[in-house]
Amino acid sequence: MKTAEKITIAIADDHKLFRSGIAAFLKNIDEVELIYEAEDGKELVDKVKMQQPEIILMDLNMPVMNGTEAIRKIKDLYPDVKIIALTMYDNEKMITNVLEIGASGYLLKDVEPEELKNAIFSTHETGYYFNDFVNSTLLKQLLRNKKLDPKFKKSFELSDREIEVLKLICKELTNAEIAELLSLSPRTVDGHRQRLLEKTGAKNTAGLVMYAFRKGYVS
Amino acid sequence: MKTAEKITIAIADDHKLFRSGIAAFLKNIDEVELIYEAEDGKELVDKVKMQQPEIILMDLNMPVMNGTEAIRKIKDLYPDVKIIALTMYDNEKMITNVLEIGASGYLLKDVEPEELKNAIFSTHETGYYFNDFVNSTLLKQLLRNKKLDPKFKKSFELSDREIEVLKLICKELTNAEIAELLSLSPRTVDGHRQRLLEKTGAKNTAGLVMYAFRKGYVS
DNA sequence: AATTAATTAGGTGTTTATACCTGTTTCGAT
DNA sequence: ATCGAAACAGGTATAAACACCTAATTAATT
Repeated sequence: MKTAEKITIAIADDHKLFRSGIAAFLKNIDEVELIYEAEDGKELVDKVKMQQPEIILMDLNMPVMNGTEAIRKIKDLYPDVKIIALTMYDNEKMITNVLEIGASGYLLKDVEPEELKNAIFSTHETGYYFNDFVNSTLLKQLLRNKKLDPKFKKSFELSDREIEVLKLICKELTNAEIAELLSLSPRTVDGHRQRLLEKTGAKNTAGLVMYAFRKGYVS
Repeated sequence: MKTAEKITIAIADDHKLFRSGIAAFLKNIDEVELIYEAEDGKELVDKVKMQQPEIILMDLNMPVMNGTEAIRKIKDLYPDVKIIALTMYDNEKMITNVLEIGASGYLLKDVEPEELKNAIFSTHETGYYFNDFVNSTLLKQLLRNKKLDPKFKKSFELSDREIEVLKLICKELTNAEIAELLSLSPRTVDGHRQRLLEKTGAKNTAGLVMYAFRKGYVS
């Protein structure tokens, strides 16, 4: 029997203890091998450039470079690397967003270890892993949008500028203050804010901040 | 050599993998023994009633009963049980609040394992553990309040009603909607909102939601 | 008995956010 | 070359939030 057939895995999470929790669990699974860990998206991307694992377990809320950005970058460079997203929150838009940009699965951090194991094997064999809760979310989206086109629907994806404005809103700045900071007209910021409300489905500022938090734009 | 002298420890955290990360780490320390884990505050309180550990490692953000409530309850029933708070966020008010209600230490979840070990031993021997970052926070508070009276200062503690209103604000309700829901005058809700802004130091709704998030009132 | 804090609620006014409308420019994709 | 999306920006209007004021009632504390 060869040992060379092990599934190579990398972890990206800014919490060392959480990483070691996963590491300890993976050590008990003969078929997999943890090849490295990373503390943030940037470190992960650097390491992936050196060596590509087959599967990445990626926290979505990280400093320096958050999970979604890291997924984009890695899938762009190495489309074959499978990525399983890990997050604290079961946000509907986040699920579709992350899957759309190329993640193979979406798990909550309070996942049962056994399910994590299933997710790894399923992703390795079939290329994806959708649990019931992700399936039901996708179904909901499907029913809502009728057509969920080939590349999914990405009307809810925030632009860079919108994200920038959103972050400043979370920092308690008013439109006028944001406008000055970014050298824009207050009317423009207002426009960005309108689109943020539309895209996120939030009703007001409170909703925007909640969204930003769950998305990991702020922490 | 006896093994009976081990420091008994309990963990409360809703993330199984994070718990097992800590558990794996504790296993490597001869002087401590993990006697049980809990998924939320309620489960922890129930278990503590059966058997009291010497030290509890407590996540502050948990469903069912959050960490601060659990600390209150446990310190009320068993003042000798030492509690080290674990959290994702380094919120100033949260630190003073948690220490005030009886926690022995405050650590961020991205703590180095070595520091966690120090915290456990220090707490066991001296009754508390303050790292630099907590110390500087307390110092700031001290300078700000001049007198940090025996029971600390609790002017920033939110009342039950205020917390109730805060949660509804996070649910994107307007003052008018909150008023109707709670059968109050919109003016009253406005008053609560004002005091929330004062106590939390937030400048606007966005700040209130951020505060609620970091405090663990919403997730 | 007196003080304090919490909860309730009113008045008044300003600032900010939200909801519509309109338009231009730029850029990349079909 | 046309299309659509993103960023930009103006107008106008209403709704909501924010600021600062006062004050009655109740419960708990000293």
